[in-house]
Amino acid sequence: MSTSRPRGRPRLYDKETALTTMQRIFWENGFSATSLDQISAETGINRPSLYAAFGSKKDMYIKCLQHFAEMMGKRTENAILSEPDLSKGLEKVFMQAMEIYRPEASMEDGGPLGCFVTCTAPAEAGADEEIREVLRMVLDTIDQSMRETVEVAIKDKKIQPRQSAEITGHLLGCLLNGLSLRARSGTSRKELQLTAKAGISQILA
Amino acid sequence: MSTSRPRGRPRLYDKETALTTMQRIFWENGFSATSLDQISAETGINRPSLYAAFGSKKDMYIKCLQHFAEMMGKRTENAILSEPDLSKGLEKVFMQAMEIYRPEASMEDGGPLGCFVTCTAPAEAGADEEIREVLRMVLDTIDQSMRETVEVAIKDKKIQPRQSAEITGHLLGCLLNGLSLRARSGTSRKELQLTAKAGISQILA
DNA sequence: TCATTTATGTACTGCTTCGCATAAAAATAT
DNA sequence: ATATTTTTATGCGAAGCAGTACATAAATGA
Repeated sequence: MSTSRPRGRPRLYDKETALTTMQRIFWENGFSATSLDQISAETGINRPSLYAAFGSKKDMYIKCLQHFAEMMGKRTENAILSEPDLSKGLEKVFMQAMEIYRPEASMEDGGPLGCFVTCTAPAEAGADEEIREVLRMVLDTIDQSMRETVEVAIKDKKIQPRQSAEITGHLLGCLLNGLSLRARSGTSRKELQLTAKAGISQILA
Repeated sequence: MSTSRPRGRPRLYDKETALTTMQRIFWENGFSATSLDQISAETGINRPSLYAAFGSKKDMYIKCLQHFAEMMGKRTENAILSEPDLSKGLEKVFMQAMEIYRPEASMEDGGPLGCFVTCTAPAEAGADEEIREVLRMVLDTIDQSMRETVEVAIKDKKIQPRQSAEITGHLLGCLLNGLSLRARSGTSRKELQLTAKAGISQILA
């Protein structure tokens, strides 16, 4: 049976919880400035156990990147599906993103600022081909989902953007990346939301 | 006299050259993944001399960030001043930036990818308030210069954007940031240029 | 010539880092 | 009960790190 417990000693920790915790640490400090001792301390898992479960430090980081990207992808899909109007749907996607990028109106606490992937991976991507590849894939996925959404709306005669669906997807992706960066630098959520709405309306028309 | 040589033993190296070299190293590897031994080796300057001239590792990094930002600022100003037409001027600004962000058509060599500031500082900005402050300032300067350029064009009746000059500045800034990120991930210069041109025309109309 | 000033070179310190080797513990299978 | 399997715990080890002390070198001022 798939529900029968596995053979050896059971884990003391939950893998998903551990992943979320180490994601938060990488998110705040970046890859290189994060130590495994820190992760070990905050998850309560010894380093050998971390290695056994997640591999090397870089393996852990990449798993966290993918974990984050999947979460954002699901949220985006849900937001789009819940709103028949493209413009409203996109606004919802961006508003949700801003809630994550800029957790609290007042800074300090509430989680790290900005997008985990676009704020921490680029620093490593210059020298590490594998991380650059992950970054490329994540950016591509964002643009593609934007593009597909736009394509559907065009086909349904909901909008008539002046640029192609592909370009429009890139522009929306760039806007999201720019907002992430500004969130990281401390721009307030309110201002990010304002820029997001204006940007969406400007890009779609 | 200001041209008279200073009192003690003269430096064996050129400060500006050294700064450019360490900027390239930080640009490629990010702050935390760069070691002073690496900087010492590639500049040919011993660590004690580095400390004497530039301060701590973080001091060096911040000096490099400002060095880069000043260079980009001057290039932008020149490009704007050399083109009376706003749209052409902005295109020139972006094309120049893409030459730096994506040095060669074929990857490998020709310098690190993406914008030095927006690709390396965000990783540290999560935990380091001082670096976050520098990042915020650089982003603000970009947006402000875009905004001022747009304001002049509006006053001269050259354009009539649907958004305010302030918002338009933010949108152009976000576009530039997004392009920097994509350059870092390996997107070709040609594709970046295409997106840049489409984005400018979309944002200004 | 000799003191003063600045830069260089060597070497060191104290600390942190990642990854692993080894043994103990906790579960199941037979 | 005993063997097997998996996780946990301790702790090592070799390397790398940032920053500095100290002696030496190269210039100027008087």
